Amino acid sequence: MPAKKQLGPRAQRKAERPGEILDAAFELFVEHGYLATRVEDIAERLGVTKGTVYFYFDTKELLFEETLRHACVPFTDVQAEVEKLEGPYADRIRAFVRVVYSRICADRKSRELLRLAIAEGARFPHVVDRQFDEQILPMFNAARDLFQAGVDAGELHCPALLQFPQLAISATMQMIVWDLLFFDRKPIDAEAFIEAHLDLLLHGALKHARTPEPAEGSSVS
Amino acid sequence: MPAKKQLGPRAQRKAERPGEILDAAFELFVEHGYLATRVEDIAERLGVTKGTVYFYFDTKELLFEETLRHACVPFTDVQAEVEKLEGPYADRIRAFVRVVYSRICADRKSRELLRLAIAEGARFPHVVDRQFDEQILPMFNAARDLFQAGVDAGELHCPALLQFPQLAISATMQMIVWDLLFFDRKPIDAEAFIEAHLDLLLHGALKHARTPEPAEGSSVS
Amino acid sequence: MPAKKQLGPRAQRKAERPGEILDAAFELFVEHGYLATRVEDIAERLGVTKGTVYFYFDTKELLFEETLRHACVPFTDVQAEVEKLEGPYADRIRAFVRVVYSRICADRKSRELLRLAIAEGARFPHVVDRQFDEQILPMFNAARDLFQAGVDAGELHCPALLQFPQLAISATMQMIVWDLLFFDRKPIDAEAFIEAHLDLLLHGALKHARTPEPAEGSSVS
Amino acid sequence: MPAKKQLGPRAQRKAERPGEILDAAFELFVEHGYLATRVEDIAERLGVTKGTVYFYFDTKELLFEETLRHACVPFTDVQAEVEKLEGPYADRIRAFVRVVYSRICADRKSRELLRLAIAEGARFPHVVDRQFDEQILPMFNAARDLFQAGVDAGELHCPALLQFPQLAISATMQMIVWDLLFFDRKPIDAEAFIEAHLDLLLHGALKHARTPEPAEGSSVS
DNA sequence: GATGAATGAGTCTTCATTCAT
DNA sequence: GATGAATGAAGACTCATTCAT
Repeated sequence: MPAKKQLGPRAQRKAERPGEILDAAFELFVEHGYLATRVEDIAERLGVTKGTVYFYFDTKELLFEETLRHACVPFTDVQAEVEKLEGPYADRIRAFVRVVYSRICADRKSRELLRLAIAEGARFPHVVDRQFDEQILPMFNAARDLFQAGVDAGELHCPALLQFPQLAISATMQMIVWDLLFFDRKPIDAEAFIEAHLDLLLHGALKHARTPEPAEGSSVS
Repeated sequence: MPAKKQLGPRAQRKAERPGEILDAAFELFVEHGYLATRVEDIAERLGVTKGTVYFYFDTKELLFEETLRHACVPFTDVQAEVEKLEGPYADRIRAFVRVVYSRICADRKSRELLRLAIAEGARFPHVVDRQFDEQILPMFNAARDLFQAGVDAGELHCPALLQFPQLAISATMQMIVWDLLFFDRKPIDAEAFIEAHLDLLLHGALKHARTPEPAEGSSVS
Repeated sequence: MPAKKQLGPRAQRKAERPGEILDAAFELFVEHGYLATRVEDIAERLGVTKGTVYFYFDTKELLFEETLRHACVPFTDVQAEVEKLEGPYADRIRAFVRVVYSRICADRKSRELLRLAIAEGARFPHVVDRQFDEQILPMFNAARDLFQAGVDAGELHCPALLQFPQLAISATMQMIVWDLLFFDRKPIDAEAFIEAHLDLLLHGALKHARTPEPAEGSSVS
Repeated sequence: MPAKKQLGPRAQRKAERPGEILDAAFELFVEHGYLATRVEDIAERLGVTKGTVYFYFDTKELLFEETLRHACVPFTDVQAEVEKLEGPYADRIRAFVRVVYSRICADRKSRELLRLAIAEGARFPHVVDRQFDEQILPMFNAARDLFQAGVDAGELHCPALLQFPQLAISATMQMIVWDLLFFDRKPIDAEAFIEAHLDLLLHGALKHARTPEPAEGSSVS
């Protein structure tokens, strides 16, 4: 960690501006959508004028694309975390789903990003596709590997999940759609929702089902 | 139904116009969003001019709200269908989920409606809320009643579904989000997806689990 | 000449608008140039608003091109007039030059058009070239034919004019350049200027020089 | 001339900067016109930034005026050359026209300057007028003196040229207009054009017409 | 009922100009 | 001297809305 080059206040400002603009743009694009957000509004939120925004980004469209890029939280570590999981596969799956939930659904920025992708994605398909290839697909593949390992270990029986690993996080998506539609007018207890989903998910995915019958944190001797 | 023909061709035309306009508006609002759709485009699709649209709808905003209202397929019969279900509860749940799927996900109009609700809902919350109260909530309540009946009959054990009946259709939602994001650039076999979801859902929802182990159409002796 | 279809005042207005706009645009483009003329100024001169101008012309650039096209006085009749000339070729040449002068130089609109072509032509080369092919070149060819006929008739000896027929109207061009540069700050007697040019031109173009015969105020003994 | 080197490299730079800026500005103003040329483009061509240009010139408008002034090639020596001419007046006129041609028409900078004066002169009339008074008028007066001397010597008969000495260079002007309009899309052999002009000019300007004596490729049996 | 010419507020974008560093 | 981030006035263009015909 060598100290950052000692920047003058001017240079420092310049280095920080683009990020500041993208943050402000993200908020407003998320809140009002692409078309309904004025470049001037974005500038205003920073206390600068439109000219400044255009100094850093040539067009509103480019600004939007950069905004999406900037808002992406790298999911690469999700993969890493999945691979580090240990213990019974039921617990690994719980851990996986909770990680995804905390990344996509609980993290305001990611949630809003998805909102934006759904609302404006038709206008910028290449941005959505890039995001898919770099973030979503690897995550699903990591999930599939996890499920396969569970099957191989004799702990899981889940052809459905091997075919569609994304089903493991369907509740997360549903949670977000709910949020997109009703915002905070029809609140849901998100934690409880995810746990309920896990309950349903696991007792279908486990090969050795709940014969003696416990639930929530189920374990087999 | 022959009553319709009582009207002269002129009067008939007049009676049909609003519906025609709303259909055309729906297509365009869905395709481009609220702001990017011009009133003139809507008129053009019908072969009339702006003035005609404004004759029937005072403002673009009102036209949009009417469009959403008009596009709503009444779900009341979903309730009715659920109540008519008979046989093992596993099958009833399958039937319920398939009905919802065919109504919301397979029906293009409903799917697009959801797209529109997500993309523009923030601009028209009251329209979304009305739709929720009149369509979504009753459907969920019907689902909850179904699950409760299954529990009472000793066939189901699913506190999760009683708490969040919408989990039964999480895959349907996920399917739509997928479609909204990737349109037809990353196609999925929707039927297989729903069946996979049902497989997971049921084997977690059934009180008498798969002890001896069958899957897919599982049955106990 | 069947009477023009009886147009309502509305339709009549619509039919006249484009021409009115082009006239106003011509004045302003000529006066201030392409870039310095605002679309709103053009509208204002007509007592309408910019929206009206854009109703008839999609962009400022198209409006400019149409303006040039609209301002073009067809030169085709110059050709016709040249072909009808009779009498000694000296007189025919005088007549030709005077016609060109009256068309290009004395006619305010044509003069301004040339001004515009010089000032903004680099921005719209295709417009200039079209004008050249359709107007200028035929006129020069007609001139060359006239000179050739004079040579054949034994009245002219002018290889220079056969090679460069445009030399016959060089003074007209010079007059316009003068006007472009100094407008009315350094006025010139245009009629006298053209006559002086003709004096020089002819006594070089005539095969039988001025030995016996004097012309235009020049005399020998 | 060695005095220049007394300055340090820094000071020298400073002394040269204004001229460099004006040269760069000239190129760009000529190519794109006043309004379409950005101050930043001018700076960029020099490898400096806007601020530097503004250090030397307070406004774009002043920069433009200085650019015109700086681009003016002093015509004073044209006068001097004219006065040094000897021999038959026909030859003196040829020499005069050729000098003017080489100065105004063949010299790229002067030609472009005229283009600029025509295109933008209306915006800066005082600059054009100054140029006229200091450069054009003296040149024309020198020409008139030459023609008068020829008349006095009994070699010329040209009231037209005495009244409008500029007619002697009308072809030069026409050549430039041609270039302004068609650039290099309709090329002309400039040398041949000027010679043709001289042929016409002289055989009208010469008191003793071409009866006995032929010139420039013209011959009578 | 339908038309479509006209309006004008609103938005993106450019660029001459300033000034702290 | 030079830099270049920031300003803000200005201009092209759009489109919801009106209303005379």
